[in-house]
Amino acid sequence: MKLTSKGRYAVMALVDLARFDNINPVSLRDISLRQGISLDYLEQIFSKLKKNEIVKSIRGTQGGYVLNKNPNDIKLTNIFHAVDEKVKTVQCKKDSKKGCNGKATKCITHNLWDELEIHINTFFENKSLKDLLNNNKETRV
Amino acid sequence: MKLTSKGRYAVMALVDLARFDNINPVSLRDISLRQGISLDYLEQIFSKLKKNEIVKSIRGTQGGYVLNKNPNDIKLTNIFHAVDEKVKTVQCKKDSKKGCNGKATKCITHNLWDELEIHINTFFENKSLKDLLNNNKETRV
DNA sequence: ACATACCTGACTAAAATGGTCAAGTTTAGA
DNA sequence: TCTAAACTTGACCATTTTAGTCAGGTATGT
Repeated sequence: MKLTSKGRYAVMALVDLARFDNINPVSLRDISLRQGISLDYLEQIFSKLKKNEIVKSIRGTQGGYVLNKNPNDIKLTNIFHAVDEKVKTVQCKKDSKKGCNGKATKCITHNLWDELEIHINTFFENKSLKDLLNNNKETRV
Repeated sequence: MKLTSKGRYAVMALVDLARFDNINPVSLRDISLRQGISLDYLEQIFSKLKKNEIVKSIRGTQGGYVLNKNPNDIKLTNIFHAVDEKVKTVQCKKDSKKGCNGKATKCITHNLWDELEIHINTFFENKSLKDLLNNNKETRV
């Protein structure tokens, strides 16, 4: 399973973006400064977010990024998927060749990991950007 | 977050062990062959499982490992903890110095990761070796 | 005594992580 | 029209983690 800085940064940046994009697009430079994330790294992340139509970009001076959807419609699962942050617990499925340690049958813990995957994904699917925004009203920076 | 082969192997090996240790201790060699896990790697893993009193070892010929507890009392959370498979989603807490990207305040997604951690750990705490054994009766290898 | 099996620690190739660097292209505004 | 701000793309890289291997032990049932 992977769940690393990239995923965290993506969520942090999007929360930041959701807060400030009311009128103007938000530049990565601003997000970088506010959230303490490397600008170059943010660019990589936003490139993926754009490909997955989570944000839109506006080029040129005064340009920046804008959310492409309602914060309520951006689920965490979408974000993680966009930045390749996979909640994968088993490799068994992908290539049938060496599936489950090369055995023909499912490995004995196969069902477990499937269950876990569902458990975690459920959490992500029920959590939207909107939820995070509300969650932070009281502890506003 | 980390959840890698080491954790998977540990669970697989323990399920295997739980199945076969009715009379005699089970050698790592047997587990290695049945589960397709490197013997040397298994030894590293079992060293940790032993330190955490999840298994007992019997040396010498016909030796091997035996569960140290009832399968019902061995929760997944114990296993993962034993092999250092931490479900950590934030580094913010540990060192107060560079907590949450060096800011004094909690990062805006802090609560989220806390929630997620609890969500996953709950899953692991409610799952025992016994559950996995039952789960596999029908699809016995 | 000797084969089996546990025990320990050092070592390592390959992959992932968390970036940096360089060289663009686009466009608003002076 | 010039220019600076901002997006865009792709190559590159140091460090850490992963998933082991290897080499030597030590203990013990037969």
